Amino acid sequence: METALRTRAADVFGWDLRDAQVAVIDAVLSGRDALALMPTGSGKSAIYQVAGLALDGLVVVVSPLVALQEDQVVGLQRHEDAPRAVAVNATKRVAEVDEAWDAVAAGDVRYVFLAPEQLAKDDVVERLADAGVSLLAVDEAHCVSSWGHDFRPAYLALGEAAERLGRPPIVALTATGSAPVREDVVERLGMRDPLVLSAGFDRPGIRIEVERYGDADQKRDAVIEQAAAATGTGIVYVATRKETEEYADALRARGKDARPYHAGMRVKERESVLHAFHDGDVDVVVATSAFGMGIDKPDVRFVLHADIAESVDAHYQEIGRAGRDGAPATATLHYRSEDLGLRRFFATGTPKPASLRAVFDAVPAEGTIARSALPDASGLSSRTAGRAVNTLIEAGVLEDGSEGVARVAGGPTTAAAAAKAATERAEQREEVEQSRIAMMRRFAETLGCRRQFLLAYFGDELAEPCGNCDTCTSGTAYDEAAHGADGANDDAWPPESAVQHAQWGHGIVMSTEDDRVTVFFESAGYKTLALADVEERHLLERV
DNA sequence: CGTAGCAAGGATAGCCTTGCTACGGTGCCCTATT
Repeated sequence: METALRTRAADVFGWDLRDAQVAVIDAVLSGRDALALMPTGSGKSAIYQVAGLALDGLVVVVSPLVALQEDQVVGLQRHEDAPRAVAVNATKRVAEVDEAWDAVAAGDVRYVFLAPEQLAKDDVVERLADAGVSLLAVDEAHCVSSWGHDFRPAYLALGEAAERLGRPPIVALTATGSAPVREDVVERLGMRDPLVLSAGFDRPGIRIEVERYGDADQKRDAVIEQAAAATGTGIVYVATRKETEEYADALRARGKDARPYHAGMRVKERESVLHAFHDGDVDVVVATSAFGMGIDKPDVRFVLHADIAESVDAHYQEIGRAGRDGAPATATLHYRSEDLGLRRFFATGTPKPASLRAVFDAVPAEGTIARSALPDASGLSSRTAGRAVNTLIEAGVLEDGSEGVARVAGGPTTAAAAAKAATERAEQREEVEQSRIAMMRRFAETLGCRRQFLLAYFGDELAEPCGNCDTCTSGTAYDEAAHGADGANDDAWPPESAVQHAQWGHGIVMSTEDDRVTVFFESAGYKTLALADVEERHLLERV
């Protein structure tokens, strides 16, 4: 990077950039796409902010939450010499949005923050394209993978939106980066030969624990006991909204200032919890997964899971909110195998063939139908119709254009064929989701070092057991490590290497332990194969 | 997939089991009412 830009970054924002940030900035300034995997608080936003100093056109930043957009704008405008930033979303008054667009058209704005849904609107894309976009930044890019497929399909349309914006370089930023998530993000955004930079996932200061229970009441008591006895601020993650209230009540009865947090609460209430949490005015926040993005409190001392997370990615993200100041912190998963049931339920998203057929039939053979008209036209609830149409789109049967939903030219022409194609696609996706839950189960049940497991999941190797997790303390981690050292054949299937399997197709090696190898297949998710089988029957081929 | 909550049924005074049903997370956006 030019010294001039470094100097300006320091002058305008007061930053002294680190190598990883510089590498990503250099890549995008030279026109290359980039995927940056960096922990929260490590200055991911500095990347597009500093790049913006060197670029002429707009920096469009896709951000999943309106609240985050506002934070970013405020953060930027705090620097006197920073270029102007605006956020465009539905909470703004019409006059305010108009003024922002005028400023964009006049060239007075450098950064535009918006949710992916905004880029589904023609007028938004046109205004941006007319002004000239020189960089598209996708913040919290793991949302593309975790939310795009059903919850917020606009995430899947970002690649197309990039084309319509004149295909500026794309920089995707996230703190979650297992191989499958990375691949999904790169593919869905249509990134071309991106620079992939992964920086520092290990958090040695966090003690990692798993406590196992057969009985639900015992687990509940243990969670309350641990949270009540802990010092400092902490988070208790639960699976349902109801539990946030129940645990918070129980902890208040134990003298803790505990507050629930979930997406069903009023905005004001949520904000009040967030502020109290950041200011250190509460002891414990009991929350669903809604409590997460945008949280950056350095001195969180414990993160407890009263219910297991849906994936290792989510678990690591959640426990990573502890101990950001580097001081010791504790992350304990209170585990019952039955708790996986709810996660399995959430992961079952394949619509019924009848729903798929009804939605397909509601789409005219020529022309389009508005998304909003589909529930009525198909006779389905809006949620069912929404899931079905998303599945049909993902299967390539339908497409979602600016005028509405249409059939894909050359695609299936009968409802039966359309439903079949969509069902296959959805079942494949579901299998992948279920396998991610299975990996979470393996984490919870492993006798090996928890940290070695987690880092291996993210493609990093930790040579020795960490010494700061429950299995290291109990000693089983060392037994496993010693055992593995005998027969393990790391050399043949190194992590991250690409392989081919006759049935499951292309895959990436995640880890080799003891006598087995775990591979992630795009078509089937995580699979663990016996090394003996792999050798004898030539199950895998390096590609 | 697992569980809370309820009603019905059974054995026997206030209780237990069995079986069914409903429910469970994440957030944009835009429109119609308060």
